[in-house]
Amino acid sequence: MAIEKTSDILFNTIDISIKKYRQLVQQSLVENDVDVTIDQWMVLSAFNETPDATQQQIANTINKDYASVTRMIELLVQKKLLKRTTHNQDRRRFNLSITPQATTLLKNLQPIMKANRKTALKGLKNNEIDQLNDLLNKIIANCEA
Amino acid sequence: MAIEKTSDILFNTIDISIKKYRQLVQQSLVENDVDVTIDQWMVLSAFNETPDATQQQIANTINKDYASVTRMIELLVQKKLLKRTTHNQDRRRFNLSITPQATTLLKNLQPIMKANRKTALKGLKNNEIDQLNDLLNKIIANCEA
DNA sequence: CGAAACTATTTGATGTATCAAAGTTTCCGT
DNA sequence: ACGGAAACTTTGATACATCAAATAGTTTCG
Repeated sequence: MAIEKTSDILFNTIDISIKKYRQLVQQSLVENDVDVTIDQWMVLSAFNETPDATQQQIANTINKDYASVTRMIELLVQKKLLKRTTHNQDRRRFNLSITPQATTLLKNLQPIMKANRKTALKGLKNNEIDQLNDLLNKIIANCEA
Repeated sequence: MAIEKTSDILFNTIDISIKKYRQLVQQSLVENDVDVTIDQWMVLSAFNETPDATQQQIANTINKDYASVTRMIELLVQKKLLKRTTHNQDRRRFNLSITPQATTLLKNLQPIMKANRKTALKGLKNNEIDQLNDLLNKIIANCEA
């Protein structure tokens, strides 16, 4: 049956779509001589929006493993895009703040990222985007149950 | 605007949905004491359907990098699920064939994988699944353009 | 107070993603 | 037959995914 077949390949389609989008974004970063990965950008972006977040909160925001976040932060500190200082109230954690350099970077990337989304969603109606989001959220809920 | 926001998070939603689905599948593999990863299963499955395929064809079928496929095949050979013999016609490549053990594995996994898809798609109508597929394919096309 | 439970983070191990470069082997045009 | 283009695959390097276990600091409560 046709629908059987579509179900079979749907997850493949989802997989490809996110890969292609990541490629598109990564390509735009390279073209603009930005030496961060998409994932690193996500970390920076999350810290920008919630400056006093713990690493776990960041990880949850961008849907990544704590371990991955730890390692990405390490790279961002090396790149001088994040600054790590001791946390007075809780010595298990650190104060992590984005550097002025990172602030500039984020500002420059904002229109680029917006353009990427626009490119990827060209021709899709608003209600289709909403629908896509809703259906995927159903799948997510199903997988978590 | 609401739609702006939805666009912003859509790719996040896509990302999460594929991750959750992979978790669901991986979990089912562990529960059934199957010592292969989803990706390794995809490779085996592809070889099963196209026994005389080149590695590149396999890679294209499952949408993975040639390099990744090379390494996954190496692991599958170690696990005795794939057999590698020299190719008489073309010495650049190998004859890769799934072992009887792999055939059994694939047969056992078939209902499990089907159940996983059913679980993940519970409550979605056939036309919604089709729609999802179509919309994602549009995004893929946009990213490739 | 002090042990147990909990929280935040790191580390280790294994696997995949991605791009670039290299290694072979085959094919094709002259 | 020869040289270069093309094809199939591997290797290297770096980064992220995932799960489990280890660290280290904090809180709770008897």
